[in-house]
Amino acid sequence: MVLQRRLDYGFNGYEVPPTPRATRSPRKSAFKKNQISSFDLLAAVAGDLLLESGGNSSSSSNNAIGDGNEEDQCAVKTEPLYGGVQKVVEERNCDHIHDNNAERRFFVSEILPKTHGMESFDRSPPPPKDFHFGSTSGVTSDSSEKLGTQELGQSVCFRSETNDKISMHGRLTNNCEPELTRNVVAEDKHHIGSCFKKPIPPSVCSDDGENFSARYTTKTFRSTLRIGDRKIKKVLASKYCKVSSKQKDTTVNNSDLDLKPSYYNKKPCLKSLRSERRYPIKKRRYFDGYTASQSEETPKKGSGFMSTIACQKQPALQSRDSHVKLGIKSFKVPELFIEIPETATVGSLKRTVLEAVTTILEGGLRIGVLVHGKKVRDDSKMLLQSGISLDTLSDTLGFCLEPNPPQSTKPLSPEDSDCVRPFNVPHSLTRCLASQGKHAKPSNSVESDLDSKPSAPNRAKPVYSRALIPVAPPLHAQALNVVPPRKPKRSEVAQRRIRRPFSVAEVEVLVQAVERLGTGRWRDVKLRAFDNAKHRTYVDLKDKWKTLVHTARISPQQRRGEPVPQELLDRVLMAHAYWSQQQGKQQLLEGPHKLETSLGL
DNA sequence: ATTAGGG
DNA sequence: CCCTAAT
Repeated sequence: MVLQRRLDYGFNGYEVPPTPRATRSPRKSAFKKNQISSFDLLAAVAGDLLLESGGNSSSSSNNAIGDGNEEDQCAVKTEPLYGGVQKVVEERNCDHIHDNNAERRFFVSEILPKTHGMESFDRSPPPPKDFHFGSTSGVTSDSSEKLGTQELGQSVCFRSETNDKISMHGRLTNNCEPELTRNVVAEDKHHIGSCFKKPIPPSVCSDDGENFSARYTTKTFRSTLRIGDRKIKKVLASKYCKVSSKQKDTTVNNSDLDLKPSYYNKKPCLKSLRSERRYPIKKRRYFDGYTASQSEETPKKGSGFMSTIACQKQPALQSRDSHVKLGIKSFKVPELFIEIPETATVGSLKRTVLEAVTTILEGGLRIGVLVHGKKVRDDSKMLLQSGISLDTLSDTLGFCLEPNPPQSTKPLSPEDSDCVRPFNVPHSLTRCLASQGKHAKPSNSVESDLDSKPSAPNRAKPVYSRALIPVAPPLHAQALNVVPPRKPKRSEVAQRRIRRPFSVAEVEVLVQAVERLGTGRWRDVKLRAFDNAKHRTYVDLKDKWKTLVHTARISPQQRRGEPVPQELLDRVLMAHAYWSQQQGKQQLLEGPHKLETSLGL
């Protein structure tokens, strides 16, 4: 039987090229650099992990999540906000912005905190003037359409797909001041845009819902927000703490900008935030264990935005088949660096911000999943395997928005706006600082983000990239600053994969592939024999081969795990010997037939 | 991105 | 499997 299989190889003779490495794809050292950096959208996420049967006020539609299906299906359901108390906050338009971008609105599903969660919110006085962030700041479903058009010009609206509510509603400032007194940018370094800060009309706050909203908003900005008994720790604000000193210098009178003092109250909070933030930075983490050295001092700017999610679990119901229900509070774009000349108008600033945001959204978004602050990249991994389960503790799970690799980075055309662009110079691309990596080291120079990004077709792992934000060029060349990208640390992003022992069948396939391809072409082996096995990388295959060789050399008694047929091990040794020899011979033009011969094939 | 090896 | 230096 076994022999039979051997003879059944689907190939006649080996196909090894004279030079095994010849087929290797050319290496590009600059490869990495050419990757388009992604603009990481930070989104505040908060929610609950609930057992489906937990009896929480969840509707049936939530069942989609973790529905026992292998596919990472994630259905987010939106629910009516707090008994429909949400209101539309109308703002007066000072500057009409073009509606081109209406179609590119950013929709984010929002998950609402359970009612009980609301009650636990701190009732501290709402800071009336702050960027609205939070579910309640949203708009009712009815008004959503309207928002899309007219209001869009001024606000960045993140709505749930169902339009039930707005997950995030960032308002561009209403500031109608004719001129931009000082560098608004500097002023708002903390924020995506200074424009986002705006006092909320008292009237709108009268409603309970609004009040709550305000509070909630505040809380959100602060590091912690309470839902039930749990705190949600926000990691997103890290950037706020990292205001570039450079900008600080340029900052002038705040009063000019009509910024409210309250705005600065944030600061202290941010600090606390930082301390609370916990990022695993150690090399290894296991999904079920969290060995993190908390380096508070490095509020790592995670890729994209991250926020931990408070999760509630119902102990009694924990089981393997438990579904994970999670609520995503909202998404936000926390870090957006924009450079704009002081002479620019407020209107242009608004547009610039809008463009920046829409540009990012144009490419589409992906959702990154983070567990313990580490990005889970393996889509095939089950939630349970990723540590996303009922056992998951709060602030373990997070999501981040990631822009898709811009297929076509197209700066918005000037026609996009009716506003007069201060400069007719083509937009320069300013890198949107992605919050990847912990430290911003302004040592790097700008990289050409526009370089086409080579995309490996078979690459299972997506490439994260930063988005580009077209902005009006500064008057002075010197003024052009690009925030250097922080190199993401893999350790922060990756989790140890679950162990998946090779089956005999896999070994068989591997051996077969190596027999004909050799031991130095793992990529080819992968493509040829394991192309559909997402969890097997060429490194895995190489490692497996290594262990196979070892296994074949040791006595059967010392072997562990699923026993590999001796026949296979023999072939392993054979092929290994052969290819080792080939390698030793360097570039001998020996064809595969030699191995074939030696193997008696 | 891949390879090659050590851990 | 992970981590990394070298390609």
